[in-house]
Parts: sequence; C-alpha cells; structure tokens
Amino acid sequence: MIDVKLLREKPDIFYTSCRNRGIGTEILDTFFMLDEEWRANQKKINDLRHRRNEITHEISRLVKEDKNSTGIRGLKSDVKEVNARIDSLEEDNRKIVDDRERAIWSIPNVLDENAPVCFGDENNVPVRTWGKASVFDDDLDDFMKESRREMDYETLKARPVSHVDLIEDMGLVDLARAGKIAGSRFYFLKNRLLKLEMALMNYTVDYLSERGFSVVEPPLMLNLKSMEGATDLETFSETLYKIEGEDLYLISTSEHPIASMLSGEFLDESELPIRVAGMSVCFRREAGSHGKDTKGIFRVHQFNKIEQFVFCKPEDSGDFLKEILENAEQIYRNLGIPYRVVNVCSGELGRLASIKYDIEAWFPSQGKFREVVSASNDTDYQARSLAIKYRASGGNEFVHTLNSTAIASTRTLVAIMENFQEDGGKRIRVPAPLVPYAGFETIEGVD
RNA sequence: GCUGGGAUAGCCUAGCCUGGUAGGGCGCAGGUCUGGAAAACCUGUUCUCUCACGAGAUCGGGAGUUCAAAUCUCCCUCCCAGCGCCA
Repeated sequence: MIDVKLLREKPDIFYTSCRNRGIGTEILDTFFMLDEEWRANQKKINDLRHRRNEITHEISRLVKEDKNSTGIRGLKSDVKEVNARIDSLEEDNRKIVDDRERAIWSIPNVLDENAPVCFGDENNVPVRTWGKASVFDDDLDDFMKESRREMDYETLKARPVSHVDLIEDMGLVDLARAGKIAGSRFYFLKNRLLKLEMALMNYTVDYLSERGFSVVEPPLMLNLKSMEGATDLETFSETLYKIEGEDLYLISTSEHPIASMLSGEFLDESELPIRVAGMSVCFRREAGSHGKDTKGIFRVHQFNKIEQFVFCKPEDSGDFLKEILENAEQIYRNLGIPYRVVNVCSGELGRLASIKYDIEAWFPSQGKFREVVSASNDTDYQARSLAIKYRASGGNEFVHTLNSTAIASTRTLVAIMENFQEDGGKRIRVPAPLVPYAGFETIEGVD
C-alpha cells in the first residue's frame, strides 16, 4: 500500500499518478473525506478517554487511601457514563476506519517518471529488440511496425506450424484427456517435451544461482493475510484459486510467497540486497480471458515458472530493475529466441508496479510478439503492505521489492517449438544451452 | 489428533499467582567527559493525532468480567517439546 503520510503531505503526487494511470481520482477524494471525519471523531474519543483515565486514577488514589471512601461510588457512575459515550463514538469510527482502509488499499503505487503515460497494450513503448526473426510474408507489415524496423529478419514462404498442431502431431501434449478430467486450459505434458521443460528449469536455476540468487521452492498456498500483503484486490477476483474451507489460496506466482516470506521482519542494512529466485507451479483462473488463446498451452491454468525477486535499499531499486531485466533477456539470448522489450503503458500497470518492462518473444506462426517476461519495480508499495523494514542510519525504512520472470515454462516451450522447428514441423531443435540438460538435440515425432 | 510449555517495543527479558502509570538489559542515536577514542555517566529510542504543549493507543488476535486488565475468564492463531499417525 501507499505511504499515507506522503499522501497527506503531498496529495498532488497521487492525483497526478492516478490521472496518468487513467483510473480517476475519486478514490483520493474519498480518502481525504474519510480521513477528516476520522480525525474529528478520534479527537472526541481521545478527549473522552483522557477524562476516563483521570477519573480512574482518582478512584485508584482514593482506594489506596481508604477503601470505603464515600466519593468512589459517584466516580464509578461517571466512568460508566463516559464509557457509554466512547462506545458509541467508537462504533461510528470503526466503520469510518474500515472504509478509509479500503480506500487506502485501492490507491495504486506512484508512477515512476520513466513509465510512459498511455493506454492499451498495443501502445506499450518498444525499447529495443534482439535476434533475427523468422517472418511469414503475410505478417511482414505488422512485424515491421512492431519491431520499428530495427530488427533483423528473414522471410518465410510458408507459415510455420502452430504449436497447437505441433504438440498434437508429435504426441507431446494430451489436451483432450486433461480436458476430460479437469477442464479446458489443462494439459498432460509428455515425454521429450516434459524433459525439455525440466532442462529449461534446471538451466535457469543454474543460471540464477551463478548470479547471486538463492533458489527456493516456496509453499504453493498462502493464507489470506500474506496474499493480501503481496498482491492487490484485482488478483483476488480474477486470478486466484481459493481452497474451500481453508484460509488458503493457490499461488499464481512465486513472487507472492517470496515477498511475504520476510513480512513483519526487520532486516539489517548489511543483509541487503537479498536476491531470491523461486521455482513453482503457478495457478491462474484466467477469469478475464475467455476466448483468448483457447487452444494449445499458451494460456493455461497451471504452469511452472522461475521468478526473480529482489529486496533492496530504496536508492538501489532502479539499478536492480535493470539487473533482473537483463538477466531475463540474457536467458532468451542464450536460448536464441528473438524478442523485443517494451515499456508498459501507465494504464496497463498493476497497482503495485511503479514501472514495468515486458519481454515479448517473437512467435513466427502467430506472427506476433507475445509477453513471456514481466519485470516490475514495486518500490516500497509491497514492502509497506507486508511490513518489511530495514535499519538505516537515519532510522527504519521500508525496503524496495522487485520481481521479474526468469522463465515461464509453457510460453517458453511454445516459443521454442515455433522458432526452432525444422523440416516443416517434423522436428524441433533443442536450443544449444539446454542440450546438456535434456540429453538430446532434437525432438521428433512420437517417442 | 492429544498433553504440556510459550508469544511483552529492533532483539532479550521482568511483571501475571495477589488487577491500580509496562521495569530492566542489549543494540542504536544524541550528550557529558577526552588531544582522539574506549570506559563511565546522562538523555532518548513502538504506533496514532497535534505547528506545538500535550493527549491517546499498545503486552500474539478477539470477546467477556470490572470504575480499572499484560495480570482474571472464554474463544482463536502461531511457535516449542513430548506422544500418536504418516509419504
């Protein structure tokens, strides 16, 4: 959540930020109204409590002097009267505080000055490209626009086989039976594609371990308190699965257990930065995406992901955003998957992020760049919700938190299948860095 | 799942039986002293409101008893130990 003190002191920052995000400023007006109301009420309550304490102390004094002192009875009834007034004011205040808290929690993080003010993913600002894209003739116009004519490419006379067909033809995924037993967007990943996934995960774990990350497998479920602190309300309504009868939610990313891992803790300045990579299954309801990517394994309810996470000092978070984005880009470069990096529009950022860069891999059969990595700087927003502080020389401060995908299994597997298919879709070449992990160089036909 | 023990400020701890302003230590910050430091001593060191003076809240969470609850009663959460069950 946001810094309420800062909101009171410099409301303009928040008004500008909300306007630039395109969410309107009513929520801020609501907050200030409730805050005033609360302050006035609180003052009355405080004064009454002060009065009560005075009387109570007087009783205490009299009792010590003489237990049967005549004044005590009257004072007792005074206190009862004061208490009744306090109770009624407190009841009013509880509702005000509830409403105010709700307002505070729905105010988004302050935008980074480098976040572009725009709306719609199609207006995300391209930052750079890498690699040589294979582009089918019909897609060339779109490609030139999306890559800003900065990217190497070769043209293809035939459209590459879609991963949807490839996985079926090659017997790498069983969607039909997964659908039968669990529903759409579930899958059995089979044989060499499963081994390729494991290779991808192993490769990435090694890669991040060498770059100062401790690697963890987190709890796949979180209680409400931890989940609330680590994420926002939108995620609850659209993304998360709730376990019936338990105070538990399935995680949608290991970002959340890693962030809440240090909740309520005080860190020493010398412990920072803390780099943690989490490998986990991620569960997503995909409630808002009916009809999108309904075939294949591009958008599914369950996938494996390795996520980078950093806790750092406020002044360092800008540099760490560069670091984790560069780590992710390097992985894609090593795999040889062409991509572009975009700076995500202010209107499309989640509430926690002050700025976000996406890596969009090139998918030749779709003829599109699609998101495979998302790197965000949440500044102190998430740390404040989770109460993660460190001892700084000038006092205690909230840390900054950052997160970025390293590898999301299904999407990257799709990118490999589309970019590394050979012989008209009869064979998939395994990216060189993965060969030692996989133990084979190609995937062909049914194993 | 059962039994017992526990949760007090950044950390450690006293207070609980017997209700009446939460005390001490460590660490940290400032000061006195010093050529400089250490030691010693003094002051401060949870949160909220207030320009300030000051006031209020706070002893894992919630409810109750009471004029008054860290303290008594009930419920809940988590941690530790033992027992039981267990891939």
